[in-house]
Amino acid sequence: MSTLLREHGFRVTKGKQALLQALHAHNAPLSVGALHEALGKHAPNPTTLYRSLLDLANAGIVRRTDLNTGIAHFEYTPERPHHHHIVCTSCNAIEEIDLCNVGTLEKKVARASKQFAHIDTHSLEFFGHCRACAQ
Amino acid sequence: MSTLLREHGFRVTKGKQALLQALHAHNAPLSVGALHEALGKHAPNPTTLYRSLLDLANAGIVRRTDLNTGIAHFEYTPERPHHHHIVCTSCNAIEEIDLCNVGTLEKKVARASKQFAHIDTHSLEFFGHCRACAQ
DNA sequence: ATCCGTGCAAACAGTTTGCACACTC
DNA sequence: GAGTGTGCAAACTGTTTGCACGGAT
Repeated sequence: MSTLLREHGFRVTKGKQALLQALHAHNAPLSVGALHEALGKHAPNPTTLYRSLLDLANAGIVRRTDLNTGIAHFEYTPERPHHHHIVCTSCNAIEEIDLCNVGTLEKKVARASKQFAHIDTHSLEFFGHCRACAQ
Repeated sequence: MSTLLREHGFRVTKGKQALLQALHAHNAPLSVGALHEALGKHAPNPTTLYRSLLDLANAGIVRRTDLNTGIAHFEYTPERPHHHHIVCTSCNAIEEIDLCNVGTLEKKVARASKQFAHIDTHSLEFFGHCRACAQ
């Protein structure tokens, strides 16, 4: 974790280490609030969280997704293959999906587009109800 | 437009009519701010816009998408086949994509999921750079 | 010793809520 | 006339910015 930070030119601080550790452990998009809570006693100031997450996102170490909730979620990306999520529209539970065949569609779309020079990435989320909320 | 409102139990007011008209005309996800601006002189109070859009979204007449920007966007859905968008990560330009073969993937995902009872919908957005911003 | 990272306070933007009035039915 | 829709003001939440201090290199 520390080498990862160094490789990207970040200083190795307790805050960023703990933050990455927590994101890595949770293994799903986490809102800033939830992340702050998860860090508990050693949590950095929310301000610092936002700043760190922004930097880490620019470095490509974490990925931002809003999941159509209006609030930012972040997930740890290294060692993780490209994947997507199902979100429960009642309780906001999130499950990971390890399959993605959008790659070919992405190429097709890039070719069909008139206004766009190239496509860098995509986000695909499914929305439904988890078993607990389904009844 | 007025019959559409009536069908869903809404009263036919100038505000909602203008709002739907504008969304229909623009034909792409519009932020509340942009929508308010587009309505110009006759724009309802922003508060009313939020309330109306929420109601219309619950009725299925408009659809909310955040496009990972952190702010709510809405688009007019009747008469429009299911579709997706490409967003320019520099200037936020939006282009529509009329092809979507995610349906089969959605079924596959629903079957593979352990925690989820059913999937209602999905959102798929591509991110890249438009020709203007590419250089 | 240098300079990035952090904390605190305050500002900000988007969104929501309460209440009184206006307009649709 | 009854009751939903709207405007205005104020509250709220998530997020950003400024500045001074502390810690990593």
